[in-house]
Amino acid sequence: MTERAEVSETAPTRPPTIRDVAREAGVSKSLVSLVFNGGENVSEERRRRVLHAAERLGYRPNLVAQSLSAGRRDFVAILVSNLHNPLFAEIVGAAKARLAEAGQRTMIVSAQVDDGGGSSVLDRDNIAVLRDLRPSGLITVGTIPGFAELADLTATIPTVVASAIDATDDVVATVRSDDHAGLDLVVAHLAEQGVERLVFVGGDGGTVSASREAAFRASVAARGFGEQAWVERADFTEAGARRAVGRLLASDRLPQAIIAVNDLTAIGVITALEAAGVSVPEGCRVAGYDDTTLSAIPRISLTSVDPDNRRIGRVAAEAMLDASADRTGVAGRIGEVLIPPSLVVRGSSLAR
Amino acid sequence: MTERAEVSETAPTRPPTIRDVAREAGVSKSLVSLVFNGGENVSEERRRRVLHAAERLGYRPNLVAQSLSAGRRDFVAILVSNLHNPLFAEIVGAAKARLAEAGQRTMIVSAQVDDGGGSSVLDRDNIAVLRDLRPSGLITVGTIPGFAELADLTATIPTVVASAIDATDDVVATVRSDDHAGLDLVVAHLAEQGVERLVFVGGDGGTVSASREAAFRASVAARGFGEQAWVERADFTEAGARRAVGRLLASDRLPQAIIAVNDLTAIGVITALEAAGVSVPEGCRVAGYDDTTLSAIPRISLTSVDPDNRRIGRVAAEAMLDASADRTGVAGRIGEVLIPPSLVVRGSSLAR
DNA sequence: TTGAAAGCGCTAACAC
DNA sequence: GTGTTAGCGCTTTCAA
Repeated sequence: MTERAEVSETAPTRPPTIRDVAREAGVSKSLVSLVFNGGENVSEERRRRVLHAAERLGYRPNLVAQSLSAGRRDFVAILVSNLHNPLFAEIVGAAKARLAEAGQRTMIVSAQVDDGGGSSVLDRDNIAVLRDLRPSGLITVGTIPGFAELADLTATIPTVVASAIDATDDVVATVRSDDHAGLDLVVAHLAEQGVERLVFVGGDGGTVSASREAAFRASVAARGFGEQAWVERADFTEAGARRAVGRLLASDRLPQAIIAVNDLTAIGVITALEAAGVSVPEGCRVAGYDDTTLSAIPRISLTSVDPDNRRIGRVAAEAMLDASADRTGVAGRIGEVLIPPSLVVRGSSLAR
Repeated sequence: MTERAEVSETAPTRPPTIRDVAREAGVSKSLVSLVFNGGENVSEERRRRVLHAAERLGYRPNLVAQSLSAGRRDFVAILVSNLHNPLFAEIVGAAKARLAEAGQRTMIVSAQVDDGGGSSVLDRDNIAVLRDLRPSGLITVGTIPGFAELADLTATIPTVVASAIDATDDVVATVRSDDHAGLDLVVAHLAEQGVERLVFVGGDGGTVSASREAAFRASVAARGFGEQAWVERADFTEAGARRAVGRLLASDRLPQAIIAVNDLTAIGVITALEAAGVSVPEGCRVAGYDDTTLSAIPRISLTSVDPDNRRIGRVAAEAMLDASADRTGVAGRIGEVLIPPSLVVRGSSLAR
């Protein structure tokens, strides 16, 4: 209750506003605004005065006020699907770096959180704030559960989807790994190793998984595997992988190699195989997808497809930049950009 | 340039404002505001009218405007140090869930990004927006490089630090793993296994690392290891771990067990040992800290200290809640809250 | 070139 | 109980 009548010391007063700067510089608010927005028609002298005043006061424009006033602000929002997957961190980093090069501000927010239990749900709070902040563009990274709920955003600003297939009609571009190329790389590698019976574990749990399954089928068909290649359904979890392997073991139809939908699933496959006494790669070869840091650990040494995440991030950023530059109204729909992956061969697929 | 003179179809008009709702409901702006902020003194009938109008129009309060107008908004910001570490995702999830239980909104933003290369830097854009959004509280998760730069935030709103020791004077509470208890758990376990020569790998690269080193020293001193226990400096990276092990091997002073500052370092230790022909655990036992998902992978099977991250997150949230409730001005400085860890024993520390 | 004034969507006194 | 009136910090016509 005790009002401090006098500012006793260097009291933490509230940050200086544009008005403070105007007063200090002896000009009007609008001139200050002009200076800070790169206005051309400002005399050198006044510009100097304003800049000095701002410096002295430690003034920084309030982004929230800007956003409210201008109706939109010049920054692109990067929405990461979840914090668990280090894969996405790479993409985000690369995208942000590329945008920064072009002088674009960014804001990174997460789209999902654990719901206290284990599973993830859309973080509506975050999305709401983001919407109200009126970013000038949106890049989503990874599959986002309630993508449709972003409709008011995607409909009004250029949107680029990275490393997912969430795209609705108004998405400017989707940048993702070329799953067909990736799976063909693995299949070819295994075929070269003399593998003739081949299984894909995955396919459930999302569009990416489905896409990789289709890619697998196409590749083995093209290479004439026929009945000797099939799919054992599983989601992205380790448990799913274990069940799939369990089915293979039970039916006595163990293939010579298993390709998993991603690295985590691959680990599950290896674990299940070894628990059943089948050693990897001797008893059965295994390969994954994503080339996460996991696979490089010597004890794991997992052959995996490297999607080139940094490039995905960079290209997504560039698509964003293009779309923003293209102020013709009809932002050019770039469509899908498939980034060519490469294969990283490690112990899990090589016969000793 | 062609201005669409007439709204052709269900054109994506701009979102309804409080004014639209007021008009639709036939009341004033302020009444609408009152209704949406749980005002008591509103007649049932008007409240209904307002709510219905809002519903019809699809009105949602603009958080940015709220924030600007009210001077602060009722949400706590959760600042995650980096997206790479899944560990932090657990803490964030738990904190958010606890806050949600208490009816607190949250906003999760990342504090760092890759700078295009590999290393992380403070994401100033994100911090700036956050500051301007005027959150009612701040929870930081993990060590944040330029923590000092958050001064204007930490000075004005209650701040809780989770899983780090960044604390400046104005931090309300620091919630982290009890490193002393954790390391003593490992040391005790190894001693029980008959280990007499013991090394700690870590100590460089941050306050947490230093704290764990001190904890190790205290534990081995208390247990009378004397000259038989020492520290081999290394940072958090795998490479650092390899160098440390290299020194041990070169000096021919290989201990019977190595405790690493965290799981990643432990993996580096295992890799280096096995590359040199020393098998784990037979030739040398190894243990880590953090109990990340890595350690549970059977091929790794790393004994590790589980810091109970979900509890860290929950307690941090509760400290925040307490601090916010405590509107006496002098927010009670809770100080440090140490969460008791537990030991998860796996193959890497057990003689076969 | 510069300034005055209106307003972005909302909250918060203060009246009625 | 409910409406009126000022702003929050900034951008943006529109005049001067």
